Amino acid sequence: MMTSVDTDLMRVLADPLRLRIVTLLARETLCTTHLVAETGARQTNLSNHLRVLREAGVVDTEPCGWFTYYRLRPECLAQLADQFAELAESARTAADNKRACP
Amino acid sequence: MMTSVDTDLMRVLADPLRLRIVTLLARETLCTTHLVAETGARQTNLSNHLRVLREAGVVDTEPCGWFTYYRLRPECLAQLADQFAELAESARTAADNKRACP
DNA sequence: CTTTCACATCAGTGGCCGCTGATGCGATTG
DNA sequence: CAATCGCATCAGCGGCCACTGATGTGAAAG
Repeated sequence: MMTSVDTDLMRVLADPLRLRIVTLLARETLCTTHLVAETGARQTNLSNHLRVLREAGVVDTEPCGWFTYYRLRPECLAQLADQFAELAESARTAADNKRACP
Repeated sequence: MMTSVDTDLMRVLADPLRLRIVTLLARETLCTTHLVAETGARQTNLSNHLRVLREAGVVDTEPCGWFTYYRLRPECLAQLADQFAELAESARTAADNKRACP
């Protein structure tokens, strides 16, 4: 079956800062303060990006006193990985499958 | 090892029309005329997107008389799939790995 | 209640990028 | 040669989006 890749999810992950956030969260669960320190970006900027990631289902939030922890959702990335793997596998057999010139 | 995902490649693939092209090329090798017919986009538009895909190493070109065939490069997508799979796997162990509140 | 903190939301702005029409280039045909 | 075809390139324009500062919200502490 050919489940094409989700464009919206790709657009979400195609941003440098968002991908940076995702990479950081892949190592450990962090709160915004940590991300500000790690990336050097402004708090407002990060908050906006985290909102995008949250709405796209890439991250989950967990309030903890004053802080809010952000946790990465592995299923989301795993699904994307599977779709690209499937696409790559399909491409291997498509190489010799030329459609005739019109 | 943690090889982070290539942002530039992501940006290239995050465009709806380009992803459409990639999906089509994953099934069979096509030339621009075919892609114009399949997508309904203008030739100029497609040519621009194909240029981006070519420069990003996503596709290869093969001249054939008047036509130019576009072939998908599986390694490119496979590498992306691996990186996301690695990220997802790392995220699974990172869920319980909270950094302390500052 | 007031203060202080982390974080979210909002409107404004600047820059990037996708789309377009016009045009150029190389290959093929007669 | 000239005509025709597929495709690439270019400048211009318009819309989207990332970033910002100001401000709002809710929780914890005194």
